[in-house]
Amino acid sequence: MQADLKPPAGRPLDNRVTSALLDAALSEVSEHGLEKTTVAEIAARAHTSKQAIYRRFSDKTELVAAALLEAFRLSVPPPPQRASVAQDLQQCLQYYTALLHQTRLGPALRSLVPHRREQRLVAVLDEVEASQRLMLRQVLIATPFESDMETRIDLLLGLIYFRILLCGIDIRNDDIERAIYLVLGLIAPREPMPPAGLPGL
Amino acid sequence: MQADLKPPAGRPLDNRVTSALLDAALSEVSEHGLEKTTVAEIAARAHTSKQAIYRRFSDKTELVAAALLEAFRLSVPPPPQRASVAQDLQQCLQYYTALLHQTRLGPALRSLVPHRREQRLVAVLDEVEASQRLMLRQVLIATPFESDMETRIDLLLGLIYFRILLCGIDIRNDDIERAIYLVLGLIAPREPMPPAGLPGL
Amino acid sequence: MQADLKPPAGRPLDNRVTSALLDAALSEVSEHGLEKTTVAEIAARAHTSKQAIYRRFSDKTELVAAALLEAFRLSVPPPPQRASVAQDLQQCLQYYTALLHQTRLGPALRSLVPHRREQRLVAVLDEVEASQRLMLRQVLIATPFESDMETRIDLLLGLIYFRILLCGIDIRNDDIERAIYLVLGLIAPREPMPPAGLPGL
Amino acid sequence: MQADLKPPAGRPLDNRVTSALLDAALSEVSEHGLEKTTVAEIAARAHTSKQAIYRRFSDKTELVAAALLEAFRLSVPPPPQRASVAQDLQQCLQYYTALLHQTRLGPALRSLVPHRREQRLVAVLDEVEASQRLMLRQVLIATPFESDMETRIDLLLGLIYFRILLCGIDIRNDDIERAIYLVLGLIAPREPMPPAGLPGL
DNA sequence: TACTAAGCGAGACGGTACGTCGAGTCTTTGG
DNA sequence: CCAAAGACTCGACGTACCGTCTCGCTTAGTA
Repeated sequence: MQADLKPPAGRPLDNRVTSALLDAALSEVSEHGLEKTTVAEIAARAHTSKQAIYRRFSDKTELVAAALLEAFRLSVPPPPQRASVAQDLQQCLQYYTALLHQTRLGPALRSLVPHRREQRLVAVLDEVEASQRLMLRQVLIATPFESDMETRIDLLLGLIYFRILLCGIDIRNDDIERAIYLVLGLIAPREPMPPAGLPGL
Repeated sequence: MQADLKPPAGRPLDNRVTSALLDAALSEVSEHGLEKTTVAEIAARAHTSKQAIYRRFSDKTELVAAALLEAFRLSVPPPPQRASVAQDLQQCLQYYTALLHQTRLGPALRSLVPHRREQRLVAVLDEVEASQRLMLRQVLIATPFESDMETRIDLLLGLIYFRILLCGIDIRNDDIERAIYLVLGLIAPREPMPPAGLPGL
Repeated sequence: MQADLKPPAGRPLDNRVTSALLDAALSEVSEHGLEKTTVAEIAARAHTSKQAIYRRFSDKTELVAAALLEAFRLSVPPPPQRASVAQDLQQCLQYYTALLHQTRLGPALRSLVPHRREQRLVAVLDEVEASQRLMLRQVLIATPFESDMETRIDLLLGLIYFRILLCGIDIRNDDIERAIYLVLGLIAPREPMPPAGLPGL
Repeated sequence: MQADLKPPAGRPLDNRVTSALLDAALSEVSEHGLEKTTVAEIAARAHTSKQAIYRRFSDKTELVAAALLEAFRLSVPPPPQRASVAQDLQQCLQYYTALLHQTRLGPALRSLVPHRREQRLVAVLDEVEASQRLMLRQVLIATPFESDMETRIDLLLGLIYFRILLCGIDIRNDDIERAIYLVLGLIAPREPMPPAGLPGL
């Protein structure tokens, strides 16, 4: 009647090995890209063996997917302040920008964009995107900008992914700011910044 | 006194072979993805030999890059009508959408997005993007929307790349239309379509 | 205090694979010759892979050399009877003749004669020859024919190698017998022997 | 009504090119062995092109065969003095020894020994051997050593081929001398050489 | 405490694709 | 039509990586 009738006899998997593998996988993929990353190299970097990998993951793809998902889930975005839509968006997008730009997640994610035909990797990208979309919805919902909300989200997310993942170039904060003002249909705050700036909505 | 004193001795490369190779490479990559594409298979599909490939391209990556670039250059977008900015943008974006969606270029380009660390492939993506950006600039220049032009372009291109290349999902025409209206800061034409729609602006 | 403190970590080379490779190599070479023998074909015949070969031998040449040496070492000539020098020689030479003629060693050895500039193959031929020379010395030593022993051995070995390896033609037993009598300076048992043998010329 | 109705239209083959090819082939084969010799390299060495080769010879093997045969035919052995069988043999064998040892023929011939399964190369080796055998027969015929003549010839030729082609080692003159005495059934002239040297016996 | 099942690092296993090289043929330009 | 250069097809070479299997060992958790 129990779930775990099997205290699965024998030595259990060592969590330290698992963590080392996920970390090594993330580093390797973010440094060399998915294709040039070698299973043997990941194992070596984690000071373990290929067999330790295949005991945990069905193949290289699964390992990499797990490594990226793990890394993404560990990164918790700051909650919206609910003060100003523009400010909340700015904070949110800057957070994701930094995540893609300054951590190993950026190169790694970019590395597996073209493998959307691999079902296992789709799940990772989908989860990342869904999470970001959810966050943005929380910012926009119940505001005057709720109309065409999904299109606005597409535009903003698209900007980030496009510039960072595809073009691989930096996005400055004022790029984000300008894009937000455009997408929200506000008067863009040209330099000098109007002191009354960023009205509640 | 002449530049080409040397009609470079020996049998010249056969252009028919080169074309067949580029075409075969494009087909293979768009069907199976970059990784699962085999050099031998490309050669076979072009009814030639691996050696013919390596005489022209230093490796598989170079061949694929050339094939995609060739295909993109051969696709000439329709010139803007200069009637209405919104209409021109719509036409332009729909053209690129169709290019990515309905030709072999779409899957192929997506297939090499993650190889931006490969210098040879960067050139392809860069040229494609630069070409599109140029087209959009021609539409927006000398209009009221010239302010923040680059940001508007980023938003629109980002939308397309994001939805098609990364998410792999379709973009309907009204998605594009809505995005254009948002980015131009117009009043989106909600259903029913206002008769005065798409003012010249 | 022990020599082998290191049981060399990891899975050891499988001797069954090694044997299968040596056997397959010997067969292929003896059937098709060294040049027309394919590494892939050897691997296939041994029901294994090319990599298994290159894990053991640095290249095709090394594999073939090992295969021939192995085959030669496994063939043990019968010991001399020490009854009559002529009979012992006959038995010995007939043994080698049969070895070259009726086993896979013959075609195989012939196949690598011209590769004496390959250091690895020289070793094989040298060991074979040294072994035969040693055997013949054991027959001749401490007999009236010890004088000019090396020259006699050269003549007899030369005959076999010349006729079998180079000319590729058979040697009948009475050829051997006649040569032995000549080299030993005996009166060949001709039917009937001319009585007034060998005047000045 | 004529034999050669065809003054074979067009430009005739240039004999200087042919000679250069034969010479280059001989050099290359004697230096690198048959297998490591490249058709392109032969052509380059002869300052011509591969096509010039294939216009004259059906393939590499044929070219090499022709080169060796040419070289062998150009070397005319000195006629026997008919003074003493032993002396004549000595002169004859020394001549062949030198031919194999000090000219490009030696390495080249050795290089194609193992290709006896190639019909075209057999012809070369056969002609060489037949020529040598004929010479030796002329020495031995009509002498007391005519009995077992073929066996004696086999022994002497075998010695040379064995020592030079297979073992690749030198044969000193006294080796030859000793072998001749053994094969002729004479009393070998031990050092010190008896002043009356080489009596007809 | 001793047994036992399973994890551990290391590395060989069969397989597939890579990029290279040589053979023999074909196709240029230039006598 | 020859000569030189070099591209052509074909097939073998030796290498690299994948995912699996096997070695000798260590480490839980049960007996």
